[in-house]
Amino acid sequence: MARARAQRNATITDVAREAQVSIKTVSRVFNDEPNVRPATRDKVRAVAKDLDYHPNAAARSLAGRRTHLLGLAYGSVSPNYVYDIQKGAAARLEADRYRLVVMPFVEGEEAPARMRALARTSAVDGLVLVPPLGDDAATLAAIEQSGLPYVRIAPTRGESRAPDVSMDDRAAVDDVVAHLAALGHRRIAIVRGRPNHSSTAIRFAAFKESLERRNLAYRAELSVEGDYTFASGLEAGRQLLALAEPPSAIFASNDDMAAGVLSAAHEAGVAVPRRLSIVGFDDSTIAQVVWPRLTTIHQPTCDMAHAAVDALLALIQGRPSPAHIVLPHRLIDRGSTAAAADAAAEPAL
Amino acid sequence: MARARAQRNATITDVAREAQVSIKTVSRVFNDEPNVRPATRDKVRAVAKDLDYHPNAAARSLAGRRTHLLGLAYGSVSPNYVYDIQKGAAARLEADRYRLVVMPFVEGEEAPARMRALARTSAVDGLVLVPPLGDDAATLAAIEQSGLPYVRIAPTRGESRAPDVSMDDRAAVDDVVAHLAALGHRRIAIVRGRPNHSSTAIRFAAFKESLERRNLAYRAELSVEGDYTFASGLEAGRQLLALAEPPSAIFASNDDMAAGVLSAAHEAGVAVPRRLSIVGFDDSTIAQVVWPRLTTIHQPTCDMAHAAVDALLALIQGRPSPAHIVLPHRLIDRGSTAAAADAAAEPAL
DNA sequence: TTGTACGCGTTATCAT
DNA sequence: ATGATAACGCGTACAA
Repeated sequence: MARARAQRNATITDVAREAQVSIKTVSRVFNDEPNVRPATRDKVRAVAKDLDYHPNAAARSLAGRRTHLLGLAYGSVSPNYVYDIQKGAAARLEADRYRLVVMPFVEGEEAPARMRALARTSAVDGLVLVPPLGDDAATLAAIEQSGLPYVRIAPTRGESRAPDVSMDDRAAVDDVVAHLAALGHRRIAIVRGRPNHSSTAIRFAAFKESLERRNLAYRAELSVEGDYTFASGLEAGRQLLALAEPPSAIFASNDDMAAGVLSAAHEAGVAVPRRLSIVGFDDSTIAQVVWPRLTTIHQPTCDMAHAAVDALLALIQGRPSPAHIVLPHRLIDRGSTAAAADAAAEPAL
Repeated sequence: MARARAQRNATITDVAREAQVSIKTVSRVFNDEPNVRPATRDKVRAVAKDLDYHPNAAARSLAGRRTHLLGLAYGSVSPNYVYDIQKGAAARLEADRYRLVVMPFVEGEEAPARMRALARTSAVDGLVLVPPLGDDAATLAAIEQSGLPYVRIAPTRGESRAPDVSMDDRAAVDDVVAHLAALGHRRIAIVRGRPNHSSTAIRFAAFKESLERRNLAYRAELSVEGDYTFASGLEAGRQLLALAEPPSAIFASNDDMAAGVLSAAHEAGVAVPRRLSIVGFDDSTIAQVVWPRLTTIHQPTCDMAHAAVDALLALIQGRPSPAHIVLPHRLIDRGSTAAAADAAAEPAL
């Protein structure tokens, strides 16, 4: 049989005519609404398939006032993090009913204005804010005011009516310190993250508290600022290892920096973990491709994104959902930590 | 002054009424069409700003028959690659006129059917195909038939009417072999990529030819299959280093695998680059975070994505653009390669 | 359970 | 240079 040249895509009207029902009935069928007799439903589906009918996305958006698009907004974060977030988010987007629009923001760009425009043009139905974007007051205010539904991943600042998904950073950092302390480390350094990421302050404060709790002194010279990049970790590592009295363990606030510290150790000929223990944070893929592999905190990034989209869809569709979701973390002990070399030499307590 | 509660977003009609022109004129202004007097244009813009008018995306799509959305379709590729691609693509999307929809395909999923649906629902204006999706015949056929504009990044198979952006893999591989040969290496191994990626065959064939060209023997036992993952590189490295006569240099078909080989060397206590040289491919971020850093081929991934979007927009907007774009690569000599240890010991030629 | 008629907010056609 | 009016294809009151 000759394939009819499709001059024009079949519309809902065509299906209605062919199936001898009204367009409303076709609409009901395609939106899984009740009150359609099974026979009618089947008939409509059959005709639709025959005509290769697919509802037009734009028309749906216009009439239905929703785009079936979700925006994923993020600023400067590592490739692995973005990848995991997208993977988790995509997993929750049931096949083709919703789609993900990526919106990378370069630092310093006018995020609030773009957010407003986004809402005013009805370009997306909702927004997932990845840190540190979810902590920016101006951006947040713009979105709040626009009325666009949104959820935040791992926010640390700013109260909002929106749901958020996170993990317990404080507890995780305490796990790190506990782990190192148990190995006999007493000179523990920290490489902090980028100053404007609020997670930086959280993790740093938790670090100090955890030390205190174990009667370990916090020393300012063992605290170095980084910016969550590998390069900054490398620099911080060099700095710490050049100290007259270098630390026996270094906690980097994320894996990229931990890998940088590791490279600094390699450079300096410091054996890891024999002479230096290193702990990261995130369990991003980099943690498993360096040598030795990094002991780190597993952050459930994929699951967090999944949960975030879940909450966002609930918000959009008017279903109830928890305001705060906290997902479990865990410390993964790989090869980059070991007992302190000087543990035996030093007098206990 | 009291902020008027925006009951309803301002529409083109509101602007037209307020500016005392027709809606068509407003439309002209917002679409940068000619034939509008400067004075009229200014007036319209002023009113629009006053009313905080933003054209509705859905209405535009419906009436204009284009969504201003570009799909980025990809299968199983590394996080760094995806990240670079998105970054490059986003850079070409002039602020907010076009947006990027990410479409990850899990292996074995019915890509052709989803592509057809995509086209029939007019969900996107065009598609960027990231390898190896652009090499799949069925997927390609589905898109071709649908008439959806698309471009392919680094395709290796299948003729199509669509433009493509790539680099010269063969030449790049030859650069690698030349580099190693110049360092005195004669036992050079290769870790191949995933079998169903056609780049794998290309790079492998080029490798063999390059050896021959230099009168270096190709040895089957020095060719190991991987799948472009770190884990497969690790395994391949173990295998090669366990050989009675291990290679003095290993070329891995991408950086992830090269990093895996490097870890295998660390495990085995083989000094890199003193006893073993390693070369990667791609220059993804992993190349700079392992120790030593990887000598590798810089693949201009960002630029390729940029060029791809450029070509796609040209296609969509009916502008001319080259059918094939080849971007330059270069070998980056970092720390993972050095003169062969046995170069002096072995008789020349 | 099904249908009618209108509205969504734009772009496109064709006239003036 | 500008305008009137018809699509665009679907969702949704409301009626039957």
